[in-house]
Amino acid sequence: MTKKLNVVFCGTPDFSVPTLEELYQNPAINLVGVITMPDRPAGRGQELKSPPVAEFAKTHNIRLFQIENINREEEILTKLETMEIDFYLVLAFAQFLGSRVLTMPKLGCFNIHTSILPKYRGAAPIQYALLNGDSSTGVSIQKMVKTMDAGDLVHFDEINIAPDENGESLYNRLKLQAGISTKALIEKIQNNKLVFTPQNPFDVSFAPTLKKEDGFLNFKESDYKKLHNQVRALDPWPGTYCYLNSQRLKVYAIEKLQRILKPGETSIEHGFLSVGLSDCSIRLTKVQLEGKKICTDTELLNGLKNKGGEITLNP
RNA sequence: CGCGGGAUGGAGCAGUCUGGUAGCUCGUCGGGCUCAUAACCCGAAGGUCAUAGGUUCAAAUCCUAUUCCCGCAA
Repeated sequence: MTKKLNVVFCGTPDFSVPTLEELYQNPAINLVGVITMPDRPAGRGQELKSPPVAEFAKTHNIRLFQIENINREEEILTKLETMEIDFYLVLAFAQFLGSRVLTMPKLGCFNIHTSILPKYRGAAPIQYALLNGDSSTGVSIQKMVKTMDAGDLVHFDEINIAPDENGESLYNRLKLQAGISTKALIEKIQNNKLVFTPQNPFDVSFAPTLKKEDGFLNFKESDYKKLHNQVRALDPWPGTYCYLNSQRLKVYAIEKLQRILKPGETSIEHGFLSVGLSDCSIRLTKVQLEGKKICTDTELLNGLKNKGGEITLNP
């Protein structure tokens, strides 16, 4: 039995939890600490909420540090430096690591990224893979350097994307895959089979953070393929929307129609809320008006009939 | 105490301001018309108006408290 590896985990949301769990129960790992963001007001009512990673650590009595900026915590850094850490594992942490942290562990800091690097460096690789209609993506593990997501690859696993898969599904599959890949990484380290492969600078592409406005559906200027990818990629976050008269209407599902509408033209015939795209027309099959529940377009129109008046999308 | 919307027959909504025993668009069931239909016509069933108090001759409607749902923002 070789010596256990001392590991520190950095992560924040639910996405990080399966990986943390793998570290926690892997017999080769001595999980010496978990670093995460402080509790934050969240949701309606702005109640203080702990990050899922913090919850896991508390439940399993793992040493937990909840800090705003790891690089400024002199006390904690000094403490960690005395702990003979083999490596840090970072997944969805929402903080940058400075050089003091990067050079602290023996093997360095590893980051799990949810695309096959060097493709889609940045915060939203899952959504970008779907937006671009890719047929596969994956999980990469890189040895972190100061430049974001630019370190040498030490491991990756590829997974296929179904043609109609949405963001939520892919997110959940990659969440589990991250844990599996972590296990593989640990085996490589134990067997001394770690290989560092530099990223090809010519293949680099970026997946910058998405904004709410990226979910706006511009019917007039989009073709079906683009709109379909947009709807599934941004489901459930940040979500796609358009305007019904002056109210925001979230769009959860669309369906291609045979009938012809001019680009941007709205139709409410047969209980279908439909609109023309640049190359065909679609029906908005699952929608949600602000403050209302999710419902079908037919249900929405049934209610709107009482109120009278014109119905126009993106007027 | 971050801002705001909502809870009314199976579904989506109107009615609440200006109290007076409930309505619209659908769905369901029965019947009719049609070669046929996402079409049309006739009829029927189905609601203690979120919950608990209060005001009143009378409350979906006014007052108080509670529960649940949702949009925005983070």
